[in-house]
Amino acid sequence: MKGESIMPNPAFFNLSEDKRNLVISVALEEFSTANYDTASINQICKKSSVAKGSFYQYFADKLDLYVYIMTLAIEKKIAFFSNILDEFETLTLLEQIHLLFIKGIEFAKVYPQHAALGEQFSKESNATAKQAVIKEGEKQSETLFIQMIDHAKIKGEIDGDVDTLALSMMLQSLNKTVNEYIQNKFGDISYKHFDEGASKLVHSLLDIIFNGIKKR
Amino acid sequence: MKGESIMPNPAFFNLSEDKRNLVISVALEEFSTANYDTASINQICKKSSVAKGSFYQYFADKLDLYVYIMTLAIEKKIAFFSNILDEFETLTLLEQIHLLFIKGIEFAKVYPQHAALGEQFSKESNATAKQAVIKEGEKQSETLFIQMIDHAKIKGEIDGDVDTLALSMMLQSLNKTVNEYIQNKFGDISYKHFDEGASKLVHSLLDIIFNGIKKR
DNA sequence: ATCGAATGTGACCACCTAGTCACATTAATT
DNA sequence: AATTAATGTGACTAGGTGGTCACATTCGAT
Repeated sequence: MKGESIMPNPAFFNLSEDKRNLVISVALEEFSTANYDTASINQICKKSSVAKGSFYQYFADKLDLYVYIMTLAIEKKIAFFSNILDEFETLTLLEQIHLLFIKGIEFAKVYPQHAALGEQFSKESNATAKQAVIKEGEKQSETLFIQMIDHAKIKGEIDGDVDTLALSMMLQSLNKTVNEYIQNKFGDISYKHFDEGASKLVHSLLDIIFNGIKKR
Repeated sequence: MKGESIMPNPAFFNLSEDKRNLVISVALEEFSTANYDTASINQICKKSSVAKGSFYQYFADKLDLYVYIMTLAIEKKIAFFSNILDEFETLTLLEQIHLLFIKGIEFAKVYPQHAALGEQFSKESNATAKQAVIKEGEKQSETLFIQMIDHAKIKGEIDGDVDTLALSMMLQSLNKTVNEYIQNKFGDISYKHFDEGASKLVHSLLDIIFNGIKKR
């Protein structure tokens, strides 16, 4: 937890901002379209007009770059979500979850590249790369859901007999699925019906979770 | 849909059954531990004591082998599930889904390698490989869920206002998540509490879906 | 203007990959 | 036994990978 983890070598930060951003942007594109092993340092160097030797003066190795890019993306996502946590206290669980889901979809709309990177990461099969990123501080959104559920139980919003872990798992699973779905459905097509389609889907899902499907 | 897709070259089927099974087993292991691009034909040849030249007399290329292995795995899974569809008529939707989920978990227990291959495939980022397998006839379990839901609506088991697509999506998502969870949780550890743990989880999830979480 | 440190560079290394092919070996047929 | 067909084999090609390093260039301070 010390401040020793600025990850890239200082030389990287001595670069002009433009150059730095170019490298980051190119690396982001590479890692969001290919998995860790398939992503190519050579390609990143070519596309950002950086000599191989220079690159290795900025980053210790491939993993160093990957962790750095992932960290930036995670920071961006956290920043994007940070403001909604303030108003959380005033909302019901239903509203909280709805907000989280919609905000996630919006994030993918505003930063499609970052969203794609996240999806790629969740499918990453290189254990070393995955491990390194998680160690560097991936926020466990699981604990957030659990807190929300416990809170809602105390407030009497939901049935106290509900299996908290199962519900938390369910919400995580759905969140991921919804994002994948939206990305695949509206990723290339126009954004015309983006919002309404997404909102309707989330509404339907939450309706099922809160009211159940049994005929009453 | 003609019978022209026996995929490997006839020479492969002229091999002794032992040799054939060895190749299949080694390839299964390779593709279930590495993604398509990372998986190595060289390794498969070495581990199954087949010369490179021989291998390419059996299979046209890497994709040919991959599609063949995936097809075998899919067939195995279909066979594993085939008997339960008979008794489906007599069951309620809750029982049907429960059975499907538990059967899926059992499949992973009996054929862990095949289950791992399936998980690997769902994470596959090589579009060509994914496409080729899907074209070769991946069963859309989505349609099965939709049929089940529609049927349950007609029988009056569940609320007719429920969003069928959303519910189907939800079931697919949960099915996948449960399998991943079980595999990661009990994959290496003892099978002591496997069944009860799995059953309890599925029960909790279905309880949420059918009854909702709202306090009543 | 001179020196020294920091940085840019691309040829190069060792190692991997998928796929090929001329040749050796074996099996089957005449 | 001789001929032909089928099959086994591994060196080889062309191309990729991550990473290194001796050298060229630039920059900053004396």
